[in-house]
Amino acid sequence: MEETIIAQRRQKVADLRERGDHPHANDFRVTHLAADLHDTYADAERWTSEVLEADAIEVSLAGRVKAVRKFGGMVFLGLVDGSDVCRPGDQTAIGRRDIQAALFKKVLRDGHPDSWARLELVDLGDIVGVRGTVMRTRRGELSIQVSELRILTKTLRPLPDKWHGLTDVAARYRQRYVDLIMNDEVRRAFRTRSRVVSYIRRFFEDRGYLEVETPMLQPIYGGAAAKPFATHHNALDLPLFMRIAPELALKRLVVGGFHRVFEINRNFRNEGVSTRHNPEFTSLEFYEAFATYDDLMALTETLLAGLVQAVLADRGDAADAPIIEYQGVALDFSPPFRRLPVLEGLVTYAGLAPEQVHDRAALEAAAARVGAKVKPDLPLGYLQMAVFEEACEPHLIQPTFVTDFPLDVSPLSRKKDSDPRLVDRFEIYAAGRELGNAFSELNDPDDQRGRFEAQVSARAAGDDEAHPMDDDFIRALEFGMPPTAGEGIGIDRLVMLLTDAPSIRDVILFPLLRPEA
RNA sequence: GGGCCAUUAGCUCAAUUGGCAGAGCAACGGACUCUUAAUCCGCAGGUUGAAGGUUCGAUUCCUUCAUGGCCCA
Repeated sequence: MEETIIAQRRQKVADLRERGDHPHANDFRVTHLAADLHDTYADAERWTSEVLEADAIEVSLAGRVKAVRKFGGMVFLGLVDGSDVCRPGDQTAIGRRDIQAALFKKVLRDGHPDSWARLELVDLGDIVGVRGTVMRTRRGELSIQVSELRILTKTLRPLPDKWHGLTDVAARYRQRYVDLIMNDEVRRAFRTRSRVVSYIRRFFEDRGYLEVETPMLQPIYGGAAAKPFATHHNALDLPLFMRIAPELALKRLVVGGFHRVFEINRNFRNEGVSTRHNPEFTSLEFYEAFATYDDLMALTETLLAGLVQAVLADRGDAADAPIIEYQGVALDFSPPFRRLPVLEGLVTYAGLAPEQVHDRAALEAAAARVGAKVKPDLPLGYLQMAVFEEACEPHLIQPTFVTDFPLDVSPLSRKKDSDPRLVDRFEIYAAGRELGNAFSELNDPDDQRGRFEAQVSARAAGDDEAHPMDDDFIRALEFGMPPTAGEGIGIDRLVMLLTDAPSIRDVILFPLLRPEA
């Protein structure tokens, strides 16, 4: 049947050619977007059908045919263009992308008979251009009274059900183009993603940060606890890894005197796929010399609160407070966010006494109690974090800075001056999920070498997410990195929160899938 | 990796403890000059995800596989 439909449409392509119409014409010029007309002529009191008829405002518009309603002597075409997500000029305004074209046989027969004839060859999904005047129908709908109709792109495949759209999840991801044609809320989510990145870029540029790009292909990977993708450079016969984080490259730039840098780019981690993980994902990382992780908490509060309000404003829900609903829960990003030291979390949520938080036996008992799976002989910090993740994370619904992590799990962070078992580090949580990770950077090269060595030992003991040694990074620190604080924020997870998306695949245009059979 | 669920027309979904595979939308033919999920009449469209098995008979039961979803690891 699909073949039948395609064959029928190929016949229409041939018919178009026969009548001298190019089925993929590119000489139609657009003067207006649908959103322009809605913005300009929305006021039905002022722009009555009489006024519009008298003014006879000429416009040319192009879009995809989403609806055809025929009445013998007249036809309505429901068109959509792209003006809901992108428009020249003011990018802060979301517009309506739908506009109706009205074709009257009586008008076209005298003025442009070809256009009336072409209606026979128009299918749902085709991309057409219409020239005409702005009008308002008897029902009050802003429309274009068409004086010329062109088929600009004749399509071969039928669109999904006009009412139910495309709901099959696999099909939506595999054929995202169809998803985007059919589902306006999907279009809006990806527009929001674009606005979020734009906001972040402006936020850091305004604070004197320099945007940089550092290598995706690295001989030595590092900067996070994760498994990399391995690849190979043929000409140099060089094994390479896709980066798991830009951290070590960005800190080399701080050594070089780029004291405020940020990068928004892709990371790659060779891990499973889930509603919260895609093997390639986008992160923001930024580094500021002469700052501490305390400063970054304040910066993060400002960034996220402003971002939430910008997103609310962009979708037309301007609000006084930066409160956004995620999966039915209102998240309040009004500063200051809650601070929760890791060890305090163990006391509050894992039932440990304050004097037990460094006690292996007590931690192991707590791990068993809360259902955290731990291997024997783990360094104490791993044990603490395993208990923390199981017992505390589900409670971190409102934005929370989890602070002062164990040193064992923080090979790149500065030791706390007050307690060398801990580091000056925080993670920002919301909706029970980690959104970002930050610390005062370790800039003592000897300490850093020792931490790498501990990581290498952990790797030898079977931790395949432990860091490899990076001698050049040590050398860079030996040239002196100023006291610095740095942070990474997962853009995809942030956009999930801001678009109320339950799955990371809803905020990645083309998520990784198995190839089609 | 494990458990559960799903896969039927282009799309969205039905199909009685195993008994003729259906509807709406889209398509196709027709009527219709203000509809907006237009309406009305007519017509057509299927290797029921794949392979195998049980059975007189399988969309339905069993096995394996594929793809996806949810939960767990």
